[in-house]
Amino acid sequence: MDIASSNLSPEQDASALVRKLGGMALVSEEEVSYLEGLQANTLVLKRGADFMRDGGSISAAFIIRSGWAARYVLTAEGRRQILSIALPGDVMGLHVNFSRKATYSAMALSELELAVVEPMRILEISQKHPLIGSGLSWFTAREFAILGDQTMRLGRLSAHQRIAHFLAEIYFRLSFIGEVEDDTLYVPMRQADIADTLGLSIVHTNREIMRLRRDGLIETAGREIRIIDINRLCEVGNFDRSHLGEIELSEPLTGPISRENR
Amino acid sequence: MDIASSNLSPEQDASALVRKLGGMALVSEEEVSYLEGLQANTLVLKRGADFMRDGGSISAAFIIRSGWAARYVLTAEGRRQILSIALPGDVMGLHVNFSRKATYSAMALSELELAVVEPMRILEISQKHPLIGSGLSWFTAREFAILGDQTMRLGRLSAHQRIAHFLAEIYFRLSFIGEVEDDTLYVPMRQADIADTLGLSIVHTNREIMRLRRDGLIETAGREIRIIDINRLCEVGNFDRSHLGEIELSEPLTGPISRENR
DNA sequence: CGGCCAATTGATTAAACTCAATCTGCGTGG
DNA sequence: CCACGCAGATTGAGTTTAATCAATTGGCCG
Repeated sequence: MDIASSNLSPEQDASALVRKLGGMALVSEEEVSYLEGLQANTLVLKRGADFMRDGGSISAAFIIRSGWAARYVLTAEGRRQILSIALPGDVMGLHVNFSRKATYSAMALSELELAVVEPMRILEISQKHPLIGSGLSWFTAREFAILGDQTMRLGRLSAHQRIAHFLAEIYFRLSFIGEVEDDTLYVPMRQADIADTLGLSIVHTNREIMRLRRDGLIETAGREIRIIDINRLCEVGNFDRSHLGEIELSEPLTGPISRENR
Repeated sequence: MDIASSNLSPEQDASALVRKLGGMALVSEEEVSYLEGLQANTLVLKRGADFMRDGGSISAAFIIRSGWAARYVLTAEGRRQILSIALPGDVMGLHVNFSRKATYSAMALSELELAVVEPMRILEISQKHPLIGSGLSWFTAREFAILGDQTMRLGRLSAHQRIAHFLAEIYFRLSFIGEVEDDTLYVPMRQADIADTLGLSIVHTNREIMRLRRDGLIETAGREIRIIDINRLCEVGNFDRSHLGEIELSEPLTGPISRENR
């Protein structure tokens, strides 16, 4: 696999993980360098490559450095359901120490740069850097909220609403890690991937995306999607911003996450 | 609320939580008494009562002592989607320390006995009893797997398959805590609750349940459901037993969960 | 017995799927 | 530089699944 040219995400000084954690609580320089060190061992995958297999043993946790990934399962009939999308800064397999077998597969939705983290190091984190450990727990809670939203989407929203809701989610998650510019998102997913995320057929997904375009909610150009009216998109899709915890993020959490000095 | 006569679960010596953890790893007597002490502060709710509100602040974690509960969300149109079902021994709100606001509501699906646990005590657990702390982490991983299954069910299974899959899940989860006798389950959910769990209308849910009966897969009598052919049910519903971790449970997990002596 | 909740049934409509082409942009080999 | 091939997007037509609306039935309790 060629490691060169992974210009999928705006390469800034800090890794996506640091940007994400930094948005949630104050992180010291020492913690930053610890986090960067954690991501030393990297792996680059091509779009379509699997890196976790449902039923297989889990050997490591993965931090997304750049690109998009998907957790998914296959039905006996061979239909794919994408459970959730992992974006830069997300961590997959935090439960590596507590569960022998993976309960889902994972694949790259774009060229993907992963940091591979030894299970033992995950256990260390809470010992050495409680704040970061709390951050990871917060990630877990957030993942749970995202998966809950996904469930609501599939169970009780129409195709039209599902797509609006999904795009709103992606919009806010990308915003949070600084990957939205001028309301425009780079979305590497194909319509087939979106269909498998939203439990729809490709044809119907296509028709409903076109409707969002006709209705002036979004605009597409190649792999880019411009969100013309995020408020209307949230309204159409019934999107609840508070589930992603946007509001709380400016102020650090109290309790175990708070920090006395600095 | 009357506390008497909560004969929803077979009252044994050990609480459901202890039975569940005991099925996963060896638990010492000291740990058992700690776990029982944790559940000292109880609360009894009537069917239909809410005890967590989407968007509200989370004040405590809850351990289900007996009865069934549901996590759910409401859409703007007022439609309900049940995200997952909590059975005796399950813990809700473990993320209480890491997330300010609840991202779902919770309600009693039957008469429900809850233990109310202070957030601070949740933090203590891993300190005082690492094995139990690991158990809770395992619970989290399992919840995640269950919610993943729910997502697959809603996204890629037909109504018929969804119901079969759901019943299979309930069957194994109840078996695990010793609440299945003679392949018969006490299911307090109404068809309306099942519909809201599986993203279906009540009418269609009813028709497909009747089909499972006609096909000889299940039998119902009042609130009891007898699973006539669990293998066929799993087959029809595409149910993957390994996601609940049944297989690993007889042997204690290695790593942080393992125990040297006793 | 009346009333209510829940389950069941019938008839019709609507949403989404499937099958089958066609179109389009893009990269590649000649 | 262009024809070809391919992946992905789009369109059309017909079918299926599940939703909706509207009763009706059955059991249980006061």
